[in-house]
Amino acid sequence: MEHDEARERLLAAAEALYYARGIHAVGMDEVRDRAGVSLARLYRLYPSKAHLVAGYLRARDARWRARLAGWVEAHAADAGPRARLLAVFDWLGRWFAEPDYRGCAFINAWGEIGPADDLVAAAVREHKELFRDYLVGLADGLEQPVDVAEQIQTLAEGAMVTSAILGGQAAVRARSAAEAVLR
Amino acid sequence: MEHDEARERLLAAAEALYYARGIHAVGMDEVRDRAGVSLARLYRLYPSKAHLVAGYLRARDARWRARLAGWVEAHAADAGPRARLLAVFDWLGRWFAEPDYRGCAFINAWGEIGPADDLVAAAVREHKELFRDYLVGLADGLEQPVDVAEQIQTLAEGAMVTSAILGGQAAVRARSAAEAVLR
DNA sequence: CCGCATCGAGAACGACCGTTCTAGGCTAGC
DNA sequence: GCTAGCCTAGAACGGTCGTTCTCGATGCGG
Repeated sequence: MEHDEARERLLAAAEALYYARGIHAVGMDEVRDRAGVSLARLYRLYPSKAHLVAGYLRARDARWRARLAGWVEAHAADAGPRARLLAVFDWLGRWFAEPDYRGCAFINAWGEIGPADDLVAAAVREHKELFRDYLVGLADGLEQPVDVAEQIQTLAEGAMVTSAILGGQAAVRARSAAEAVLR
Repeated sequence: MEHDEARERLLAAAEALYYARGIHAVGMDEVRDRAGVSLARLYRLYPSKAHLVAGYLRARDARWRARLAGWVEAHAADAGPRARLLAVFDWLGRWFAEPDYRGCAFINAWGEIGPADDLVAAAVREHKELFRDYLVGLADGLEQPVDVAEQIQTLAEGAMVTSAILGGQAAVRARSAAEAVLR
């Protein structure tokens, strides 16, 4: 087995288990079993659980933002900034409706570990900053793109939380609020 | 020591420790030490850690909503629904600026435990529902109080998350967005 | 003053977790 | 074919956590 293949298998296993059940509820043995990788190799690739968790978060960040950007590209590529930003909430609605939706992995990780571990905290902060930067890019052309993007982000984060805890049509409500912000 | 006094001391200790450091990072022994209560009595009052956590969340919910309502009462009592709802964000800004602000205890608890424990999940959901109901009450007089209140809640939840992870003036941005929603 | 029930302090227990170690097997070069 | 080096599976270790147990102290009725 190649080193990169083992790394991919570990990240896939970590993502499936950590996102579904939480980080502290999943032990290293379980990740190793699912990935089919020896414990020694796991610790050679990720010298501690914090490293593995940070790797999981970074991998998920990349895939999450790629999925979001792909959707917006496909549905509002040549639209104006307002339509592009509203498309974000359409994608959120589809995400929330997935059967294995468990909220935002980064908000959850923050709640579990928070600033107690620097590696994990940095990965969470980076993800939220990159999300913000992406929204700022979508807002390009508006009068105050940064302010608008940060308000849109606040709505998106709130929708993720509300949808996870209370369910319901959180994305639709957030989209309505976003329309007001963008008017 | 009275039973009720022991209960109060336990809840105060649990709140201080759990909110500051997270739930799974604080053991029962530490709660017992800070509360000055015997372990036997702790388990007589709360037959498991989940019960204690749920008790902590319910106590915090009551105090949190009372503080919020007190502020709104004091600063926008006889104002209209728009001013009352905006006052919520002024209070959030003051809360976020407290030195020991660690985000929303309920969002954090959801991220840590989530639906894995029914007692905790129910306490979290109930808090968010009560917050929603309070906002619906503040929105009384608007055309669509429920829709507006839920959009305001989305902004508030997003502000709590963003403020905890990224810092900055999340409450101010959320307030600006709320002004747009309420226009 | 004695017997009894209650209670508190902390030891003890079993489970689990992150991490390291060990023993055995496979591979490759000579 | 043999040996040296790497890999794996899984045992082992130290620590921690939630929970229970032990045991001695204390208060009280007779």
